[in-house]
Amino acid sequence: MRRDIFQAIADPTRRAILTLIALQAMTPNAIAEHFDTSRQSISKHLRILTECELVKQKQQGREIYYQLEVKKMKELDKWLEQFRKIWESRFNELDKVLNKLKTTKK
Amino acid sequence: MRRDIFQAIADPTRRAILTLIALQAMTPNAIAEHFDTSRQSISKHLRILTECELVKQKQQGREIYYQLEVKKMKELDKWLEQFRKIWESRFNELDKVLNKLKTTKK
DNA sequence: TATATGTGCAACTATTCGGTTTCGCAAATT
DNA sequence: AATTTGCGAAACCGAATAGTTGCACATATA
Repeated sequence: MRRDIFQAIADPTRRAILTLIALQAMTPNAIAEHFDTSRQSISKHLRILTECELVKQKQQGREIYYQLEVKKMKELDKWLEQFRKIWESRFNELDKVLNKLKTTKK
Repeated sequence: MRRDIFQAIADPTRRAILTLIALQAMTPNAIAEHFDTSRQSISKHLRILTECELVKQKQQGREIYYQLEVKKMKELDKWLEQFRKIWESRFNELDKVLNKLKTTKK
């Protein structure tokens, strides 16, 4: 059972859950109300998100609040960094071209 | 057949391919040499990456060079932005606490 | 204590996914 | 012209995935 953030965010429902609870923690039932699927399937998604630590639980009586774990999101950001370097350098290339055009105009 | 960047980068082999060709375009055969799998399976991965435009082809005789399409990577960055806002604001919260501690010390 | 509520878990199913094998085709090489 | 090389596409297979249904269990509420 592969369980990493990349596989976790591959599912559109899970991405929507993450967005939903980003600003405030919510219970499974409350989350399920926002979707056209059963509470159990949401529960399954939450388990997957919990397993890869994108989300953490906070028990409160018999209710369980799920909240975003931003820390793990940073891993995704970290992976993106290698490509960000590239698109930034390509932007610089464009910058050079523009500068060249400017100086040629003079 | 769902085919978006999130599903595309969910597979570790595809992520490795992206990293591999990030700096220079490569042919399927050259790419396959870096992996413990058949050329055909790499070809399949490349098709998926091409379909969601994370990669583009450049025919050169009978060889096809695959190169990274940075533009699509930015979509991922864009999706991350909503969470980046959160972790930046939480960092600021921590900042406030640290400042408070500092002033209390005095 | 009996019932309702909030939740997770296991079993089952249809679908998707990643890999292999086989094939076809066009461009290079002999 | 015959062969080799580089490649994609289709058929097939086992494993994984997302969903449903049914159940168990603990915490609230009557």
